[in-house]
Amino acid sequence: MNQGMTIGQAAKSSAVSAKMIRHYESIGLLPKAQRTEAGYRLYDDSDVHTLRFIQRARSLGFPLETIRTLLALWRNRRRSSAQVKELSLRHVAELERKIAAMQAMVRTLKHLAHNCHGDDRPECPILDDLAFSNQKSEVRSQN
Amino acid sequence: MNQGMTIGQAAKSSAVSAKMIRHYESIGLLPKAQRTEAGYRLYDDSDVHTLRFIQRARSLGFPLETIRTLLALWRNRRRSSAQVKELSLRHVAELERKIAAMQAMVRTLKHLAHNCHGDDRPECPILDDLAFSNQKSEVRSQN
DNA sequence: GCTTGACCTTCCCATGATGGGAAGCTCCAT
DNA sequence: ATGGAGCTTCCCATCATGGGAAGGTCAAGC
Repeated sequence: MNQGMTIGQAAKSSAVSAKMIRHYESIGLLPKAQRTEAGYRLYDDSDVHTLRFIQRARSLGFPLETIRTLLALWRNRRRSSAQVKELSLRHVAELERKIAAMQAMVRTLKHLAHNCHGDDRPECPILDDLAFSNQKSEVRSQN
Repeated sequence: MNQGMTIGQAAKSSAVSAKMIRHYESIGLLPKAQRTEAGYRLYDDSDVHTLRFIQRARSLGFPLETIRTLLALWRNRRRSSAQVKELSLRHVAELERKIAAMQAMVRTLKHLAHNCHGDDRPECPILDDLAFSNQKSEVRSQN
């Protein structure tokens, strides 16, 4: 399966679905694939290498637009590692921002749930919070 | 502004954009608003209360479909607090799942960035990881 | 040679929550 | 009466991904 595999084989080799490979091509993240006479896309090891790069970057949460830049840097022998590091640390900051936001939600929810009996009765501090969130309460001061 | 405010006023009172209020109505999260003869939507304090409930639930990260259920429970005098608590704790679990995934990304990225000089030279462990993620490395064993 | 099934193609639609913006109508103050 | 703010509906975009239809291709087995 070295030279000239179909999209299905490239998908298996790279852990990127055929659907996504086509999509990446359509948005110009990948160059247009070669085609057989019948119109089937053909991929070689170099293409699979690129796909794995994208797959790994996605698994680290990089958005496709950032991956576009990372790919360009990867291919550019005159890149500076500072650019790559900068992109990565910006991404880390973004992840940490989202993590912090979700942790705040978790903290509040756990607090509310802790005070909720969770039995057959209707009284529920969680609903009370949702219903009166505009008013002051100890719970809300958590955020 | 007690009875019969327009969507713009309801939006300000609830911190839910007019756009979203219309959207919530369109997906049946809110009942169809009353209308003036000219077709303008009209809202009262009760509607604003519901909107604030939704806004608060959204700020805690609940998806709209869960909020639909929470609203029904809120209105149901015969609810059990156990149902509410259950929904909340499921949501907490989901949040924690996402947090853990992002934390793993952050850990890996920080490790890679730590080993990257971040200077004018092209050598970059971050790109190396992305390019060879299919092979074994110390870094990858973090995940 | 022909059928069958797996694989490929393109195209459209859906997700989830939100916003932008156009075209056109309404309301109120000047 | 005019202007501007605010309302209406409708369409499109985001972001990454998948589902599925309709139709073409290829290889294996009969």
